[in-house]
Amino acid sequence: MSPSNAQRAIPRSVIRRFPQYLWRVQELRESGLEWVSSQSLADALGFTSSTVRQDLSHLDFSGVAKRGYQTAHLEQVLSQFLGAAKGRRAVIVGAGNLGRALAMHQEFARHGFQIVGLFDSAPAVVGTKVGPLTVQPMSKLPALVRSKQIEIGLIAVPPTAAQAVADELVAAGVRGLLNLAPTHVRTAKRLPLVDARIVQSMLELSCAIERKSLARNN
Amino acid sequence: MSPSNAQRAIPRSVIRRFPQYLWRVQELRESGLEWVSSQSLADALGFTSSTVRQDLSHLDFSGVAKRGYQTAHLEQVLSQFLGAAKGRRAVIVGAGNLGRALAMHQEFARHGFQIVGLFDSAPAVVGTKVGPLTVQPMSKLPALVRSKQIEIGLIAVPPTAAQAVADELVAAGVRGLLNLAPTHVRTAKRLPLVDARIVQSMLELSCAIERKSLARNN
DNA sequence: TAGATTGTTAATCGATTAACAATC
DNA sequence: TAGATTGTTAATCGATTAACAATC
Repeated sequence: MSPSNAQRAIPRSVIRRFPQYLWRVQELRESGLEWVSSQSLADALGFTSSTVRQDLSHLDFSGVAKRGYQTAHLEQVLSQFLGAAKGRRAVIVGAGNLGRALAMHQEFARHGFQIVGLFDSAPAVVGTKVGPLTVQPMSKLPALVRSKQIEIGLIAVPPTAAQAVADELVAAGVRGLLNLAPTHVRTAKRLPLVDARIVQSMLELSCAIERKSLARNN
Repeated sequence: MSPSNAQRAIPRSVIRRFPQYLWRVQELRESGLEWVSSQSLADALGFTSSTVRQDLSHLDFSGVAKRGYQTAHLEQVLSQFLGAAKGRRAVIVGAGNLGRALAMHQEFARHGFQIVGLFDSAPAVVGTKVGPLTVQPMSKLPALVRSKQIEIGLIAVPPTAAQAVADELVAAGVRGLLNLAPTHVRTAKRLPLVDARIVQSMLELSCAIERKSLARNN
């Protein structure tokens, strides 16, 4: 018995596009469209139709020749594959501007994530309210992760503290890390880690602008 | 006369690593190290030394055999190449949680970006204070972009509004866009656009966790 | 000098795109 | 049926890694 498609290794490049398919297909389904073609998805997202078909062929799911993909079905398959349908619980470490904003960020809840704790090591901010949450001291982290079965830790501290915070989160028992600090973080145990660095993106953009204006002046 | 290295097309994959080199080399220079090898940079950032040498060879800059790269010099070259040394000005559109947090985000100033305006279309938030800034109505956007020569527009609105905001920013005259909304945005004129999507990264992480636990149960 | 490390070429690896038979 | 669109194979393109001569 050969393994199903969904069990094979899927390139990371493909997985990174899945959220975009999911969002688009949600939009379409909500606006009443039942079917969508690879070409239409490609146009909306800036890919080629070939890429779309390749990507979706990794899922346990098939389109229909001449009609395309069923929006509701594709939405359900993608959502399940990404683990977005699960209501995953997360904590944020770092109650600075970014950490507090993420704690209130509507988009998380809308895509199946629940922020259930906000931690900081500075006594000055511990105890302050951020929306429905109260900032807790780091000493309370392990107990909360255990009792509420937290799966994800968000690192929203300054770069110098990021590695130590990552270690604490891993020790506490989270199963994956989202690093928002502009620094490289290592995890033992090959725990999944994804970097989401806003300032890095700003620099990439700055570079593109710079090079474009240099090119214009030549 | 052949064009200098810096004028050739540099792969985007390489450019995306430059900010990480910059940060690492800044750290090292600040802690007093004068030289760093490709191997040491690779270890710190999770690359191979081969990748590091390839990447840095795109810059107008050389290392020295047996010693490596001079931290202060590399920092200066990278910083200039990325346009980080310029104090670029940016505006944020969207004064929700994320927009307000970014307006106060220390890391921007630390890397050469200056947030000089915060805009929102909702009358209820216009006029409120966010740190040193006051939220302005969208009608004031074009004048500010022109008078202060704003180069970068940050899109921090809900996905449904993102394309319209992008169009307004482009019309106002910014030279690049950073999109934080979970949706695909198109720009006319091939204006540089970089996506920085936090929720997308969360889904990627969620997927990795999901697949790891599936693999464990097989 | 001997040994370490760069810069660069060539080889490998992976991702994207093109093409087209299968099919609804 | 004829035509549109999928799924998949093969070709292309690009990025990473390995290897090694040059060099300090």
